[in-house]
Amino acid sequence: MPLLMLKDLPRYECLLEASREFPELDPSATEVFLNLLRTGDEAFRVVEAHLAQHDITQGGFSVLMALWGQCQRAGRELPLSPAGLADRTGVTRATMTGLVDTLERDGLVRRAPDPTDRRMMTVQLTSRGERKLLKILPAHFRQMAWLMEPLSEPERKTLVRLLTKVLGRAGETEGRPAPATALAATIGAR
Amino acid sequence: MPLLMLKDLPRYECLLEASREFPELDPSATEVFLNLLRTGDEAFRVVEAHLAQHDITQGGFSVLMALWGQCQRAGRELPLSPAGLADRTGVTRATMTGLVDTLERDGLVRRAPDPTDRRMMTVQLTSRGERKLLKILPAHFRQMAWLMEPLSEPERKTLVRLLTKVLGRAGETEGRPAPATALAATIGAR
DNA sequence: CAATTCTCGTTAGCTGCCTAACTATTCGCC
DNA sequence: GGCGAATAGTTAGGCAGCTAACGAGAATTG
Repeated sequence: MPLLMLKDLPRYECLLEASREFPELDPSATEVFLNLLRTGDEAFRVVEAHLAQHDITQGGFSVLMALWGQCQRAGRELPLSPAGLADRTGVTRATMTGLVDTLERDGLVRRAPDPTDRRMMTVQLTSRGERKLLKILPAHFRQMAWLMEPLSEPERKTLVRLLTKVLGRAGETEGRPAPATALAATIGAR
Repeated sequence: MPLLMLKDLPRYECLLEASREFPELDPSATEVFLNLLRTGDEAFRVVEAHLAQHDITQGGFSVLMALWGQCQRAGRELPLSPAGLADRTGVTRATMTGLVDTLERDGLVRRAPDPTDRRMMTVQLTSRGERKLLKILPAHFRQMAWLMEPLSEPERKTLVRLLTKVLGRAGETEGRPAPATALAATIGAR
């Protein structure tokens, strides 16, 4: 998530001071938020850099993983539709078209028309794609393990628990704070 | 961070099972990693959606914040160079050129040549930019507070502490796991 | 059955982000 | 003082993400 976030996170005292000017500013909440985005971004960059060594992007890697997970689960060679891939990876279908284009160009994936529904396509991992994935995965796993090494096992459990709380809140569509303007509120009500 | 990550995080048992096939896979580390990226992404999307209501992107917002923070700290109207902005926001200078282009087009920021060094430019918040920022900030702060509401004050401290540990590890350039191929290792050694 | 409606995949056009190369200017050093 | 090295900003080209609009095909429904 190449997200533009302040690189040097503000110290807590600064947040505290700013909260005097802005009563809406919750210093501890802001601190957590900034740390969360910053850390997520940095972790992302670490694996992104590794994947780049194999000439593959995070997006492409996710598609390969989704396809491969599908294989593993259902015997063998079960292809997926672009729409299914988009849902699983949390990206729009238009974006998935581009990703599959790139992967197909590189020979890691194959497109074929669905025999039963002529609107649909199927996307399938090629053997080249599977080989590439198997070459990447060990180091990828090592990287994640290395990244989390500073955390003890109980700390990991705690971290997951707290993150899950935030994730649950982020997923709520109801009860969000007011979107600031009456116009936005009207439009935003979908 | 529009990052393509699996939307439905794998259950722990699946990770455990996969670790039998891949000894490098550390289930708890992987679980933390996936949760971190997913939660960071979701939190990012929440504020991004809010900023979009004000016709501004996360990138543009970060630039305005950096400029405004500069104002606050140093009396008044202290401009910053594009390079300084790039450093503060963790983006390349080429990217900053584009961001400032957009902000200048929208009249939120003004470029002027530096009088002492003709290579340099200065970027300054316009009054329109400052007004816009002040209009956005209250709801922005409310949003962060709302997002973190499920966490108690001690939980927030804990979360920040654990995230900081991971962030520190991610920042280490030494001792990363082997990049899988000798070629990559040679190149990666910069 | 015909007409509407829905779904799937793609295209077009925008933004943000990157790297690499380029220009202009300043700095360091002999 | 003049020449090479370093630095500031931009440009060019690429990828990934988005929305909106489209055409082809399937499903629903009168």
